Amino acid sequence: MNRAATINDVAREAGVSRSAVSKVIRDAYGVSDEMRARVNAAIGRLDYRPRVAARAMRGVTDTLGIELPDIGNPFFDKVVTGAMAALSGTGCQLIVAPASAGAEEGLQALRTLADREVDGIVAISPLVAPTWLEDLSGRMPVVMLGRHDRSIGYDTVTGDDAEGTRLVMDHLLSLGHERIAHLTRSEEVTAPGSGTPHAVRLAVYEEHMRRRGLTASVVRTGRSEAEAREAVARLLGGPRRPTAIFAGNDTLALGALGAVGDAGLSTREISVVGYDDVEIASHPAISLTSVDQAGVEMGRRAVELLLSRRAGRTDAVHLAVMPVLRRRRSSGRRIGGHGELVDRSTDG
Amino acid sequence: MNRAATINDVAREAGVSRSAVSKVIRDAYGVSDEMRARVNAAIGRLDYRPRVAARAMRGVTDTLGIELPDIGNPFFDKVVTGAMAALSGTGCQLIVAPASAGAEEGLQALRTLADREVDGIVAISPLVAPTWLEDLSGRMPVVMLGRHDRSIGYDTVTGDDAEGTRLVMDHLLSLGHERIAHLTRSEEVTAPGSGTPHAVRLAVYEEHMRRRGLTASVVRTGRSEAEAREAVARLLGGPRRPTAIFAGNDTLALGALGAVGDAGLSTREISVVGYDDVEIASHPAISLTSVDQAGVEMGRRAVELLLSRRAGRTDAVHLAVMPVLRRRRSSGRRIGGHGELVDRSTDG
DNA sequence: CAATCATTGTGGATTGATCTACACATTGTT
DNA sequence: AACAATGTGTAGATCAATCCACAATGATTG
Repeated sequence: MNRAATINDVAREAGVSRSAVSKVIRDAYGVSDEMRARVNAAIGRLDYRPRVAARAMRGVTDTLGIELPDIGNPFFDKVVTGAMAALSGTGCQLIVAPASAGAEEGLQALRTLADREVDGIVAISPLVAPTWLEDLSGRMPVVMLGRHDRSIGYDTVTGDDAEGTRLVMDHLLSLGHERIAHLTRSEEVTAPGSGTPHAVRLAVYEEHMRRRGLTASVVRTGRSEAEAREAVARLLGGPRRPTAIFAGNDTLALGALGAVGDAGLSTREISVVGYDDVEIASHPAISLTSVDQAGVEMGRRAVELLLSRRAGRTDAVHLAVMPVLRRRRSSGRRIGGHGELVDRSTDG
Repeated sequence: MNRAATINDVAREAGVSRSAVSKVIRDAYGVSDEMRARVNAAIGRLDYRPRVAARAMRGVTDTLGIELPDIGNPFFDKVVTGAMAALSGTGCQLIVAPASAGAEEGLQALRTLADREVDGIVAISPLVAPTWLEDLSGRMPVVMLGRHDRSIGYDTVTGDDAEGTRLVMDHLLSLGHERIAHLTRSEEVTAPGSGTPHAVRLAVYEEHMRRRGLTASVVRTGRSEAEAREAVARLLGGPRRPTAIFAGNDTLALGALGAVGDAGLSTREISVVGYDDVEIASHPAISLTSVDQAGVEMGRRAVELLLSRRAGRTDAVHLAVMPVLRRRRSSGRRIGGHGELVDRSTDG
């Protein structure tokens, strides 16, 4: 493999010193207009690009990294889109590290970014230990996105999951639903006190059900639509079929929609509400009611926090973005009902 | 910001030389078991990780990069998934560079990867000049994914788009359709001879129509579902409404499905066929007939080609993956029809 | 006119890991 | 016993950029 031009080649071509070239490309103080022109001309002739690795040796990479727990979940596209928008214009580049499926989850991806000494990391995986992130944030700015920790070492950007869940529950309850099932991820991802979005949504769901004297019904599944579909199929085949399903995110909700269809039912009989408002949710063939937690905005804010850290900020900032409920055809007034009133009296 | 432990710290901690530590972490020849144990213990105590930047200075990063033209298109998730699968187990890490929207398209993202001296690049953006890629491939292995160039400098992995398009056209023609519109991207993306997937699909579509004596109808749009939806809405509102739409990819097909619904029609009246077989295509509420071009397989193959280049291969390899048509409910036998026979006689 | 200062360019040290060359010890062969 | 072969560890150069200290120059000022 050939080697690319180096700063030395440029210096020779322009007939000046390395240091002079370095000043020009960094736009540093102490360069005459004539020098700048000469060096830039040489850079153009040689098609020179500074090597990030060599810069990293001196402590800067002009790179931010985003770690994604699940490349297949379109919510994360929104976050990346927002992050890129916030970076356009700054000389900073963005790299994405997708987590490979497995026990390590996002840890491996975060290490990929840390090993490359990026100037800042947006972490999304819910399962990475706060202490680990705290350690990491001692070496480079970190923003945890989604999870409700309150570290002094790193910043967070979250949706207001309690408010989002309240929007969903108010919506379903006001439509007359009482048998509302909650479709969520494994116990690991919803561990009480972990502060993951799914943990908060589950806790607030249970609280709302309890306050109304209703029986909570929690269905666990993996992260994929297919797994959600199977889980909901079992739910619909069992006793005490719900009239509404609140899914922890839109991928799970799509699985629920599939299972409802498979069972020969429609969302007229069983309302389905999701979370994230991914793009496909608004498609007329899907028309999924969902909580829009402004993923693009979250990505943008996360990057802004990293940039402000780089500019010198040291105190931790914790932002919450307000969610909005997008009402669509997948949720409607309860029809039918099989002895709910009787059940209610025995429940409460 | 604190600095992480270096190889010098490990050497001091273990009471040996830098070189010895280097040998251990590279698993190089000339290390005794006792030395290995001592060094590994020190590495564990200090939580040491080698800095990729310092390694890059010597020519290796143990990193592959994928450039993605559109993070919102779920087809590319498949490619990334396949790439990650091929890399698991090897010590190599993967980073993703998403292209920011704009004129430069993927160029900027490819530069992001090149600047970081990755050990190999999977390029997907259709608009990057072959000569530019050729130059790049002189410095590091490159695989172009999707586009049908035949460079001697870099490898390619493509779907057989001619075969895929033939599958679609045979399918639609055998269902009795004659007014088949093709929904595709801008002229830039389908430039004849450019070898982009969209260019091949368009050319083969036109050839099939011509051979049958049918009038080709090409509708141009942007890359987003929303733009496709508007374009198809205009098509459906105009004269000579088609009975079938062949979309250049599933994102466009989803837009077409939306427009069909908006117009008060269903896929019983207007068949829609897509390309890529993204995950949502198989959802019962969508049930989109689509060409599965095995994106996971393509990603896996691309990475394997990069690894074999790194292992010393120098001759270019060009792979084609066979597509399969997934027939679903969005395509069916032509019903109705408004004077096709008359039109056909005047056309051919 | 000497002293001070700002401007512009240069040399050399520095960063962390790798790699070559070599030193030294041990083992095996004749 | 002499010598080769092998195994194990170390010193120092190297990679490409940055950054500090300083030199050379010209402008300004008491």
